[in-house]
Amino acid sequence: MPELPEVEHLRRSVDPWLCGAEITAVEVRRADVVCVANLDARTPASQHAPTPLDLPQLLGRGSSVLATDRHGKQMAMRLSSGFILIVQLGMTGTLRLERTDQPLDHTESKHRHVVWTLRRGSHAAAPKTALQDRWRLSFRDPRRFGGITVLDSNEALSKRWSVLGPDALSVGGAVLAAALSSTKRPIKAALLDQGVLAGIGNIYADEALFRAGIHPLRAANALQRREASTLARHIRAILAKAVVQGGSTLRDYRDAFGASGSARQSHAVYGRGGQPCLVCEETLGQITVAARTTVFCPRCQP
DNA sequence: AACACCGCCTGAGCGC
DNA sequence: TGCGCTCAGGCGGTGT
Repeated sequence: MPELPEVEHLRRSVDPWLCGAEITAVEVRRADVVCVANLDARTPASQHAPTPLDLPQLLGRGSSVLATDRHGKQMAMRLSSGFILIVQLGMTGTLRLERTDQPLDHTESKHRHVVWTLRRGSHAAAPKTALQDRWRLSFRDPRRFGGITVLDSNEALSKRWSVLGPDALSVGGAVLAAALSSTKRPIKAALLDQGVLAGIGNIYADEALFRAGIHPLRAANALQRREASTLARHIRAILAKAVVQGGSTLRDYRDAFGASGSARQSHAVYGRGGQPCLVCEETLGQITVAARTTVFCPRCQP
């Protein structure tokens, strides 16, 4: 269950290998994980699609990667063609970097839906070791809740990200308070809404509320300014720590090189319903909020 | 307009 | 050992 930390950790690990690299080939094994936005509207009806879209070209074949970016759980790859690829990991998505001479494990390959072949460009930032001059980037997603979206411009990206709330990794108290003031839903539901705050999923919502001592059913717009600041501080701290640890929230999370997270994240409440609170030993309660399992301490989160 | 809820999809974990 | 069941949940679409 990748949340912001997994996405950011992944972005940081692939960025040096992607920036400046040329995409020599793109293999689309499952076209239905690719969404092409905005392009159809620009195509005159007379030219409309007896010819299927050239997905490999749209996904970067023949161009190079200029930069990577992220907002919330969405990662972007800016291409020299002007197209921008949005990578969403969904529940089970990952990116994997490998040498091209490394055989693809059959089981692993089963859910590789898009495979990019990359070559070191003249301005490549990647270290001159390990992967040599050619490498392969795979988007793997067994459950297919994630996907790749092709955007045709910076404007399209700005528009897409403008509907998201502020990025949770750097959200300040005042900004969070403002975002929460717009809804009377339970605070837990608001935190999960990417339009309110971008990047928080079920795990970190519960963990942040626990540390801030806020009950998950409190109305979002009823939080005191001070509580919003405390919550924002805990959100930033939890996420920043998890980014460094390699987004170890997922039991079998692997970074882009297949290495497991360095230190298993210890969760104070997530997945611990019915067990004693680590602070006060009260039995942790478990309820459903916004159709998500929610664990909290009745005593620490009044 | 704001919000609730459905359903997509597969692997892990469990009981029998 | 192995089968079948349940659960997990991000997010877009639809209903209230």
